[in-house]
Amino acid sequence: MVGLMGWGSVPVQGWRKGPWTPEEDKLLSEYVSSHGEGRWSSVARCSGLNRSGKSCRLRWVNYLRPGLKRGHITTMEEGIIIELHALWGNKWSTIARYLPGRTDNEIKNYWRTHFKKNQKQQKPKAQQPLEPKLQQQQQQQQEDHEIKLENGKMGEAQGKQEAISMEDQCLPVMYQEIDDHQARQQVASMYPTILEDLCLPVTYQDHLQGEDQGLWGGLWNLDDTIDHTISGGGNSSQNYYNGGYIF
DNA sequence: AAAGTCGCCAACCGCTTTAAT
DNA sequence: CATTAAAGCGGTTGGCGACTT
Repeated sequence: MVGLMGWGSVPVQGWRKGPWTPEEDKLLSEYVSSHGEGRWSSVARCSGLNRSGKSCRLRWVNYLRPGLKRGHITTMEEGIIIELHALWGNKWSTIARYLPGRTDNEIKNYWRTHFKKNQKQQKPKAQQPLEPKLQQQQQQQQEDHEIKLENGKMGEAQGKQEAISMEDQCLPVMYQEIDDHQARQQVASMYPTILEDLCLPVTYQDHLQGEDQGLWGGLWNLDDTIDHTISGGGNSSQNYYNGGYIF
C-alpha cells in the first residue's frame, strides 16, 4: 500500500510496518465488520492488507474498534487506574476491562507519563512493600477475580441483560460483598455509561463511602503522588473521591 | 527565530498463554 | 499428551508536536 517515509516503508518478511494509512484502516474496518474479530492472520491474508495479523489486531483493538473513547482520561478514570494499579500492578489489560472504551495501551501510556516518574521520585515510600498478609490477601482477591472473569466471559454481542449480570460476576470478591443497592442506583444515575459496561467504579465508590476503608486507605498511602496529582495536595482518599469526581 | 528538551502516543518486539490438531 | 500456530499481553522504541531556553 502507500509507501511511507522511514521505517514504514520497509517490509520485513513481506509485512508492512509503521503508521497505518486511512486506506488501511478502511480495509481493516470493512473486513472486521463483515467477518468479525478474531482470525487475525486470515484478516492479514484476505483483507488485502499487507500487515501481519498481530499488527491488524493491535490496530483494531487500540484504534479502530467501535466504542473507543479516545481523548483525555477523566479524573474519575484516573482514580480508577490508580486504584487498580495499586491492586494489580501492571496488569494493563485487566485494568482496561474496568475502563470501558479505554485500551490497555492507552492506560499504560497514561500511567507511564503521569505517574511513573513521580513514583520513582518518591521511591522510598511508594515502593514500600505491602504487608505480606495484605499482599497475600490482594493476590487471593485477584485470583478469585480472574476466575470469576473467566467464568463470566461472554461475547460482546450478547445483550445488555447479560452484561448487567456480568457486572456482578466481574467484581472482585470484596466488592461483591457490598450490596448497597440504593447507593449503586444513585451512582448509576450519575454514571450511566459506566454501569452499562460493567462497571467496577460504581462499587468502588459504594465501598469507599462505606465504613471499611482500611485496605483502601493503605493502598492510597502507596503513593503520595496520587494526592498531589489529583487533588492538588488533598490528604485522603475520601477527599479525593468526594472532591475529585463524585460530587 | 533557532536549537534543544520534554511529553505524549502509536506501533513494534518478544515472551507467555491458549486453542487446535 | 505433545506439538504448533494463533492470540494476547506488557515492555520498549521512535516520531512528532509543544514548550523552553
